[in-house]
Amino acid sequence: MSSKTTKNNMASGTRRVTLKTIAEVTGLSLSTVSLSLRGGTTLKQETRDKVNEAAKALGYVPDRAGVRLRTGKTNVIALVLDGSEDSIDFARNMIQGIGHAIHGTRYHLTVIPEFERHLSTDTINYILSNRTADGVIITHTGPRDPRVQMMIDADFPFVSHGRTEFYTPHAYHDFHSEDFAALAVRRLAGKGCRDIMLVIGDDSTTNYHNIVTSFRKEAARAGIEARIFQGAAKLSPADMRAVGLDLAVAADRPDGIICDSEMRTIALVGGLTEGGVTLGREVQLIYKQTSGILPTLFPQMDSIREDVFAAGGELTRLLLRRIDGAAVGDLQTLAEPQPHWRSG
Amino acid sequence: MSSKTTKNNMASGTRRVTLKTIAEVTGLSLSTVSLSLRGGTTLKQETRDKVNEAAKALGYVPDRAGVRLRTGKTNVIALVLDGSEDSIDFARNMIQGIGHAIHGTRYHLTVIPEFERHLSTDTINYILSNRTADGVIITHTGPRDPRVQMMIDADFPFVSHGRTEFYTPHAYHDFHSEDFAALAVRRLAGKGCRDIMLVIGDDSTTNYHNIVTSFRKEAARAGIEARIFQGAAKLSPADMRAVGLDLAVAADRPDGIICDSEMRTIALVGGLTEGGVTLGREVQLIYKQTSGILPTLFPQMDSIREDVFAAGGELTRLLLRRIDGAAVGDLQTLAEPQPHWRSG
DNA sequence: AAATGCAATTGCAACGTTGCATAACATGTG
DNA sequence: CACATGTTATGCAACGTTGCAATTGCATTT
Repeated sequence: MSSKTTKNNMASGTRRVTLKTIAEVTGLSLSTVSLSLRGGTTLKQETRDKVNEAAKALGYVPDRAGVRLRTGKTNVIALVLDGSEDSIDFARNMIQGIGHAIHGTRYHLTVIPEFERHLSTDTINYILSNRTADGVIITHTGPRDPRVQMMIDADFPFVSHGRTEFYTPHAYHDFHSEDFAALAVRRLAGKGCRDIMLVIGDDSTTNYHNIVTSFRKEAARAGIEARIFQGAAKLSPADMRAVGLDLAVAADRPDGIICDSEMRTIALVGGLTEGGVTLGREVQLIYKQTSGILPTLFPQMDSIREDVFAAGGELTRLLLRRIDGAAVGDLQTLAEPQPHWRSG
Repeated sequence: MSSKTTKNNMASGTRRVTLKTIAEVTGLSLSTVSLSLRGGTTLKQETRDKVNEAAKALGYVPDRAGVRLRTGKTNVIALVLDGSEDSIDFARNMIQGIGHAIHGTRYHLTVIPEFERHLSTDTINYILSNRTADGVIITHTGPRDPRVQMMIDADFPFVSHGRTEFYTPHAYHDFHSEDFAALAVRRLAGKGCRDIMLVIGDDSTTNYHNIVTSFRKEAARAGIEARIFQGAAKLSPADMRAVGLDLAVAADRPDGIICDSEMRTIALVGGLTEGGVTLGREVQLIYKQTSGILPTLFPQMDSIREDVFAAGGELTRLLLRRIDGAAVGDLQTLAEPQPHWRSG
C-alpha cells in the first residue's frame, strides 16, 4: 500500500536507491552504511563487503543534493566562458578537455557564458556567495584581472588559463606566449625577413603583454625591424580583411607577419591574397593555431599550436588538486608552443 | 559564542542568508517566510511586504541544495555536447544562446561532452536515473535516435536540435534542411549549373536524409544532374582537401557543389583551388554557414546560414516550457535558412 | 562478579527547503 | 455566552546525507 503512494519514483517506477535502501537490504543501520561507503576503517571487513556488494547490486549513487546540503560540497566546477571569437572552436576544445578530465569523478561541469566582459565580477560574485561550485576555471586572464583578485581575497579555489601580475600566487595553466613569439620571430628571421609585424588583439590579457615584450626583445636580438599592429580585437573580420588589403599594397609592406589569432589570420590572409600577395613568397606569415582546420586551409604556411583540449584537461587537474587543498605553488604550469613548420 | 563555531561562513565571514535569517529579522516563523516568498496568497499584504523587503535587503537567494532535496527540482538543464567538428564554433554559439535564454532565471547549464557516439545512451541514462537535470538538450539528432527513445519512454523533459521519425511527438527545434537544399539547388540551377554535387557527411542524422531527399527532388524538378558525395564525415580535413583536388581535375567535374559543413567547405575549397578551379567561375559552390568567418574567407561565394545562437535560445525556451508542462505539440519549431547571395 | 578496555555499530541532529495539518485569533451567528 | 466561520500564521516531518556522541557486545583484567 505504500509503493503506490511513494513520491520517490524513478522513470521505471522503482524507488530511488538511497542509503536507506541499502540499510534495509543489508539489515545494517543507515549510519553504518554511510560510514562504510565512505571507507570507515573501524568497520569489520565482512560488513564493508556486504555494503559494497549491495550498493553495487542496487546501483547506488549518492544523491548530490543530500551531500551538498550536508557538506557544502557541490561537486561542480564552473567554467566561465569568455565570448571571445579569436580561436576557432576554443569553447568546444576546452569543454571537451575538461569533460575528459572529470570523467569518472563525481564532478559535473557547469558553463557560465559571459556576454559583457565588464560584468564578469558579477558572475564570480554570484558563484562565491551562492556556493554554486567547488572551483572555477577562467580564461583570457588579464594582468590585474579583477576576477582573480576576488577569488584570491575570498580564498576560493580557482585556476586561470593565463597568468597574472598579482603578488599572491595562484593556480594557473598558461600557454607559453613568450616562447611562441620568440619562436615565430626566429623563424621569420631565419627565412630572411628584415621587417616584421605583429598583428595582435585584446590588450586586456596578460598574453598580449607577454607576446609583445618577447616579440620586441627577440626582434632586437635578431636585429630586424619590428612593428606592432594593435587594437585588432575591435575590428570585424571584414575590417581585418581590409587591413590585409591595405597592407598588401602599402609601400612599407612588412616581409613577415605574426598573427595571434585564427580568426584574424583568416581575414588577414584573405585581404593580403586579394591584394596580390603570395604568402610564403613576398610575405611570410606565422600564426597561432588551435583548431586543426587552418593547416588544411593554409597548407603552405607555418603555424604554432596551442592544444586547447590538453589545456582544458590540465586546468581541471590543477583545479581538482587545489580543491583538495594542494598548495598553489605546485599548481602552476606552462604549455610549450608546438611549431608546425612547413617545408623545412 | 556561536558565531565563531558556525560552519556556515561565506567568504566574508558573515553567516549565509537563509529563510531562518529572514525569519529572525522579521520576527515571523520560518514557514511563513517560505510561504510568503513563494507567493502565498493567504498571507496579509503587510506581512508579504515585510518579508520581501527583508529578503531583498539581506540578499537572500534560495539554496539550491535545499530546494533540490526537498522538491526534486534541480533547476539545471543539461546540454549533451556532440563532439562533431562540422560547424565552426557550434559549441560556443549554442552555449551562448542557451546562456542568454536562461539569464535571469534560476536555471544553470551543465554541459556533458560526448566522446563516443555509441555511448550516448549511457549519458542519458545517467541523467535520468540520477535526476541530474530538469531537462536535456541534445543535438545532431538521428531519425531513430536512441536517446530520444529513452527520454520519451521515461517521459523526461527534453528538446532535440533536429527532428526524428518517432510516432510519439516530442519537442524539437530544427533547421529547415529541406528548404536549405531546395534553395541551394535552385540557386545553382539559376546560375546555369547542369551537373551538381552534394557533399555531405554523417548519415546518422535526420538532417542528412532531409537534405538528400530535398536535393534530389529539387534537382529533378530543375531537370539537372544530381550526384551525392557521401561518407564525408569519416574523412579528415586533409583527405577532404584531396577530394577537392581530385574533383578539380576530374573529367566529369560538376559545375555546382553544395556543402553542408563549414569544415568540409574549407578543406574542399582548398583542394579545388589547388587544382586550378576558380570558384564562382568554372564551379559554383554554396555552403551552409554558421560562424560568420567564412563569408570573410570566401567573399565571392554564396552561403546559407543557420543561426546557432538563436537556435540555442529557442531550444531553451521550448525546453523550459516543456518542463513547466506544456504540451509537446506546441513545442516544435523550425528555423528558416538565411540565404547570403553574392552579387545578385 | 564486577569493572575495564576495545572493537563494532548506531542514534541523533543538522544542513535549507516545502507542504500539509493544525493553531491562534478575530469576527459574526444562534 | 457558546459556537461556527474565516483569515492568517505556524509546527512538524520529510527529502538524503554526514559526523559526533553514545551504545552494544565481547574478551580481558582485577
